[in-house]
Amino acid sequence: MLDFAILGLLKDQPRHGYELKRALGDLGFWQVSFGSLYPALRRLEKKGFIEATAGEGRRKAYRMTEAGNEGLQETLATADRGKDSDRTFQLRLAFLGYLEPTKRLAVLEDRRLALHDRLHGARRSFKGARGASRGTDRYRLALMERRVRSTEADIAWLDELIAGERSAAAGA
Amino acid sequence: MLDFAILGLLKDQPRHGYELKRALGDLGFWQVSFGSLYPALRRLEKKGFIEATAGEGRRKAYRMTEAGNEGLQETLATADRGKDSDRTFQLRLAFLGYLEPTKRLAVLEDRRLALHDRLHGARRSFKGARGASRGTDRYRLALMERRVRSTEADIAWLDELIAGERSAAAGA
DNA sequence: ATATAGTTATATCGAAACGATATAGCAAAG
DNA sequence: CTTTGCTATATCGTTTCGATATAACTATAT
Repeated sequence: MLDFAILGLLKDQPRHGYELKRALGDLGFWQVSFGSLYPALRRLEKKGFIEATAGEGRRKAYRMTEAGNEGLQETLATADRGKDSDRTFQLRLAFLGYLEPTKRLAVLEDRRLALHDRLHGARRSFKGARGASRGTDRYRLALMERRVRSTEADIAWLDELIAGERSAAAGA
Repeated sequence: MLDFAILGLLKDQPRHGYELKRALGDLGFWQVSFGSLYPALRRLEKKGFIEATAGEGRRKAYRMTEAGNEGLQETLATADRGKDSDRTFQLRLAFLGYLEPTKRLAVLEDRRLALHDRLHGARRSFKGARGASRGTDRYRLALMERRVRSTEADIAWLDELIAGERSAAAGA
């Protein structure tokens, strides 16, 4: 997962470790620690997906290799999109521009299905808890309601994205 | 964090491992794995916060001890509420009913402040990216917009909860 | 001039969490 | 009667986390 993120960020340009951490944080949904980042860089180096080159001062600039690009493409295209975690989906979306345009819509629609499943589950447990005689604690009830609402909002947001994707596909 | 969750769930009633996993999942925002759960139970046993008793068949029912209850109270009351992660806040909220009523409002208001900070950050980067000449990729832009919207929605939801808390406090 | 504090940067450590999987009892379905 | 599926405890290897060490450079203050 982190490996995927690093490859995505190195696709455009070489970056050094600290910069990768910042760029990942700037995506908004994940603050990686160095304790995750540096081991991940070692892993990717060992697989031959990235290589370190000398940068300014003691910086090491990491560049993606051709093998790395293939790895990124493969992860983007395959990898059980239906059961992406929220974070994995966000990551996938951040790099969706690197995926062939014709394959992008399927990713969004897989996500839509998964969110629908979640919505049904969330509604069921919310209604169940609200109806129970010996009532659920009001804070837990609030949590359940939040889950329903935020899933609905996510689906609405995703629908806008899907609409945009369709018109982009029609335009091309 | 997981320790906190387990203690919270054992406050009401003893439960065995599998049941704890299910109960945690039922809260809606966290699917714990056995690889996390069982080591956590060992930790809590070693600290004397819980104790295993024989249940039906080969089940072990874990019961919270008095020390465990004190530990739970302490975590509920203190622990740098301002920088709770999303998940930690949800957990804290799920067990907020176990905290003294007079201290509950402060937890919610700390959270409100944190969400406001997040909102400002999210708005700034969204506007910055939308305004940039060499425009950000449309998918990343969508992610930023989602972050703004969902933070706004969270604040609105939290405000309802705070209003409810105030009227509950007034009623008592 | 030269301490002092802050920022950038790489790195490592121990603890915690994750995901997959092994094992086994027990109940219902075929 | 046996295979399938659910409940249940447990462990293994890998990844991630959070805190911290180290060091160089940069700006500010005394």
